[in-house]
Amino acid sequence: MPAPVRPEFLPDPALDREAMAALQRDIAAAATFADDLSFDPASVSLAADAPADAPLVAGVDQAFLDDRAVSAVVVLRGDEVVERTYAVTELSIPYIPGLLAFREGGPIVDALASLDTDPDLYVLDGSGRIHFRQAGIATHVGVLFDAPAVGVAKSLLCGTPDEDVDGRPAGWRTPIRADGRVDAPAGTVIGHAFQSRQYDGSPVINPLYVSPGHRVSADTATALVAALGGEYKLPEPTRLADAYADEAKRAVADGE
DNA sequence: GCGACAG
DNA sequence: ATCTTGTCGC
Repeated sequence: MPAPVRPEFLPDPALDREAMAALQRDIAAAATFADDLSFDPASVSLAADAPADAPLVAGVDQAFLDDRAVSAVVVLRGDEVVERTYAVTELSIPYIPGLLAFREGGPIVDALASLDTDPDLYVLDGSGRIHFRQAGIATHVGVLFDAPAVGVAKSLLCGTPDEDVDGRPAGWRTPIRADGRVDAPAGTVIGHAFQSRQYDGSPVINPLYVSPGHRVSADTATALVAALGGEYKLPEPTRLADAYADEAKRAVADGE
């Protein structure tokens, strides 16, 4: 059901790197890194008693099989899985830091097109504004569909944390600011390092790197990820999509 | 030229 | 991302 609202921003893997970077600058210019939501972010939760009109949150993640991507989407309303789908798509370009959306964007568009529902919020595995040109995959997808989107990455692509991020307690967060590698005034807050989980002693858990994709501020993006956190490091939408992508990948694999 | 680099 | 056994601990 969701279809691109700005087809000119479809991630064409055939573009050369300069054209890809240029498109990303246009996407960043079209992105809104402030709250512009049709719902109250405080109404987003994993509550078991979510009202029937609570926001639909979609988690998106990919698994890989040879040169194909298995892109999975899990849609939640409160703690209920309303729908989940996946698409298998041929990959045409390798992973290149900064150009991830041109490798995985097509597969994601395919998977979203197969949904019956129309999510109010997208949570993507990867960065949003924490990107050299402020146009990571969460921003790319958010602007393409003109929908609220948040990026959740497990490692930092660029930018500088205000404080040392090691060994922090659950709930801790610190701003990530633009540095020389980011196309934004130095010091601009482009996201947060957010410690979603932490156990006592070892395995020391690293923080998540949360950033606005589109139509959300850095503060709201992190608040949403905190509200969508369950018993694990990753927020539920993304964790479930990750598991579903693996499941679908297995099904596809031992079906040929 | 050197370094840094989501998934 | 992916290739992979056992192992430590709640």
